Amino acid sequence: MYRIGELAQLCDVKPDTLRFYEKHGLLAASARSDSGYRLYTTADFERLKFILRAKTVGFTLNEITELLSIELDKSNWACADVKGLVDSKLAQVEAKLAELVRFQKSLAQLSQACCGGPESAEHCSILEALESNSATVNAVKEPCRHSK
Amino acid sequence: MYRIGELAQLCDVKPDTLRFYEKHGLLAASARSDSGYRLYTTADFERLKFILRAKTVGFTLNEITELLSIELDKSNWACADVKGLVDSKLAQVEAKLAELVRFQKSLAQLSQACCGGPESAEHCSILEALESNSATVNAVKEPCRHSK
DNA sequence: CTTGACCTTAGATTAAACTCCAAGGTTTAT
DNA sequence: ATAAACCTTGGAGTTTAATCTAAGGTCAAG
Repeated sequence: MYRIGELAQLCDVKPDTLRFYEKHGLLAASARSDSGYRLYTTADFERLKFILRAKTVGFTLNEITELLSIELDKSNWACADVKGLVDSKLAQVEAKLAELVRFQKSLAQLSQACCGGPESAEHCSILEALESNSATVNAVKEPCRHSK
Repeated sequence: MYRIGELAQLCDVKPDTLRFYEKHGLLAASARSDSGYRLYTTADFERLKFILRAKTVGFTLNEITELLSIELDKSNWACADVKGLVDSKLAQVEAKLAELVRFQKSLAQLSQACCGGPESAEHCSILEALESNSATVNAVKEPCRHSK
């Protein structure tokens, strides 16, 4: 049996995080000591590791709650259900990825167009792109024009 | 002069959003009518478009506040300052992108390993990967073994 | 027998960007 | 003159995943 601080240290999380997981139904200590301290079993430890692994692949705590309820009652769920969760997460991740790629391209273009020098920003092509219509944000025409 | 609902409609945002921007110092109406209605000028409209464009390239409202303060006082800032903001945003976006690519790879591998069929999840390779050590989450070995 | 490290609870706070609500005043059209 | 559509304010709620605080109880060592 581990006390909260022990389990936390084993898994590199804080005791607060474990209390938070308990409050949100992800992981409750299997027992309490006479004085009310949480006592965690090896099974609790495994459950925590499941949670942390699911986090490393991008699931939110709510999604992990669903995964855990399947995990505890596997025979009443189909592979299709589990794969469905993974695939819908994958779709979410890919949507976010597409957005970030758009950001990345726009920012890279803005960055390239700007001289980045100590000259006044009065003719900064980044600011000019943000001032003009949004097509221009994605296709900066001219570098900063600093009169010599 | 536009009333809040007019400007909102022009820029495809909600009046609430404009009030929110005002409260957070991004955009205040230049005037008020006798009865207290917000009245926005063409300059306000341009400022709003600046904000919305900056959002499309990934800046947060706090970052946009910085950009706006430079925009209003260009001559006291250098291109280097502006490019610095863009480059640091770009670095953030790329870091997040790298994380999402890791998620995407792990999820795609999990998805591939699972048969996705109507069989019981008792031998689901996704759940098995989450139960075992994290190295395995990133390299699922076996497809779901459903005994025939 | 007291110090320090640990544990308990409930509740507040953080970041981000809105969105919604209530209770009321204004404008416009019929 | 009244209904519909619009506006005002302040404040609460949403989402995510903790993190922090206060006020206090417990345990092991010296």
